[in-house]
Amino acid sequence: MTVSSRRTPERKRGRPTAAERVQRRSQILDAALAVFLEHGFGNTTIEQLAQAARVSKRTIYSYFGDKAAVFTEMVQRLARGVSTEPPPGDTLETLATRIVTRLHSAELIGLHQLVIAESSRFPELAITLHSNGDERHIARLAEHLRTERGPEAEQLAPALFTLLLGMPHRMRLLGLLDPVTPDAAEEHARASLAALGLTR
Amino acid sequence: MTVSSRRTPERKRGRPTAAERVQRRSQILDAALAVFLEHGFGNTTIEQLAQAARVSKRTIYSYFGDKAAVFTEMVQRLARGVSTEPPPGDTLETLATRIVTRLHSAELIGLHQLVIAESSRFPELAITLHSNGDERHIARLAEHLRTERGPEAEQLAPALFTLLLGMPHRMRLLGLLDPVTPDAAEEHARASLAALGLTR
DNA sequence: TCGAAATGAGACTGTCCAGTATCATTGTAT
DNA sequence: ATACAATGATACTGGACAGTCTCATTTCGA
Repeated sequence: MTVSSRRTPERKRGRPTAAERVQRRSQILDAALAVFLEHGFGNTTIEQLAQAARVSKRTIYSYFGDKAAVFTEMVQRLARGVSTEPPPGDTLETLATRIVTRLHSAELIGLHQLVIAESSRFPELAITLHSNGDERHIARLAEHLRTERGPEAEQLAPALFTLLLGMPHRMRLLGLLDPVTPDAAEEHARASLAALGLTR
Repeated sequence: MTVSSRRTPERKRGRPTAAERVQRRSQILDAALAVFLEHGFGNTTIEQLAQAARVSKRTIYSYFGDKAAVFTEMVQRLARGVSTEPPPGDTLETLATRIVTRLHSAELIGLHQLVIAESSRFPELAITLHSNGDERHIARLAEHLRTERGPEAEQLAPALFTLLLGMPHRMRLLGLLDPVTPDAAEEHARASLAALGLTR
């Protein structure tokens, strides 16, 4: 009975290797994403972040300084990753469908909820999210519209983007809807294009 | 120097008249709206609510029980009031303009930010807001579309509503935009109708 | 007139938590 | 081999705040 009562599987102690250190920051941010999405910024404690990342409070403070810094870095990393996927060779229709799917994903909806909730405390995050997300999506739509539907169609890009969000997105922000299925996303994209008279 | 050092103008003490009691609940909710809009639910203290309503903590507890109850009552009262204004005799264009103006107002944007932020803790508020707000607006748009643009146009109501929100609404939720001017609202409404081919 | 209702003022309690400090421990880097 | 960097575990501190309680005050209502 000397060694029996181990509660939690203890975390590795001591100085980590250089490789481990590199990995660590991102490991903490990954965990932070999950926890913040579940509890929101205000209701998340550093201790929760530490446990989720299998790391001690101390390490989080030494890497990030405070809770706000973890949050901003987490959001900014995710926002940057929003549009890293270059379009392979897709048409306006498939691009539209991908945008619908992406923007209704649990991850992006949660991210928006977080940033909206904290927009007065962290205004720069809202800017980052908008520049790296919406604006790039609209720019891509504009390009496809121009090349596939003619130069006049380009100006419809913001309206098309808005329609791709649509009521489902609004309801998802309010927590009133589950993620859309791929089929529904494709159907919604088609209907949006049709509403603007953009069908071939 | 006996009576000199009054800090805050003291609130009236003692048992209130019947009339005062009636007025009191609504007075507290009015104050709560302002404070919650400014600080959010989590960062608002009961003491702040009390001071804003010129009432003591004790009174708030005796009227509402706890902070969450103040919040839910405040939101529900406001949501109910969202669509109390019956349309006088207006056209699709003026209805659309009014919707744009209303939905971009500081009050409704703030309310949405609050409800989105707290949607997991208070899911019923999201439902209330959606039913009393969006759904009624869409229903009215549908009616005008049917009578003014023909029966086929009715199905465009959700798309039209979405366009009336548009990017400006999204940006306002993120705190990236100031309220729209009346002129801009009218212009935006016109453009939305045009995009769907709904101009006469 | 007078008891009791309703309140203001504010002290008090218990809890939660951010952030810091301490000490032991592990392993890196040299 | 060994100094020390980085960490885990955990205790601690200070502040904030929800909710309760006490006591004095005012005024209602009978």
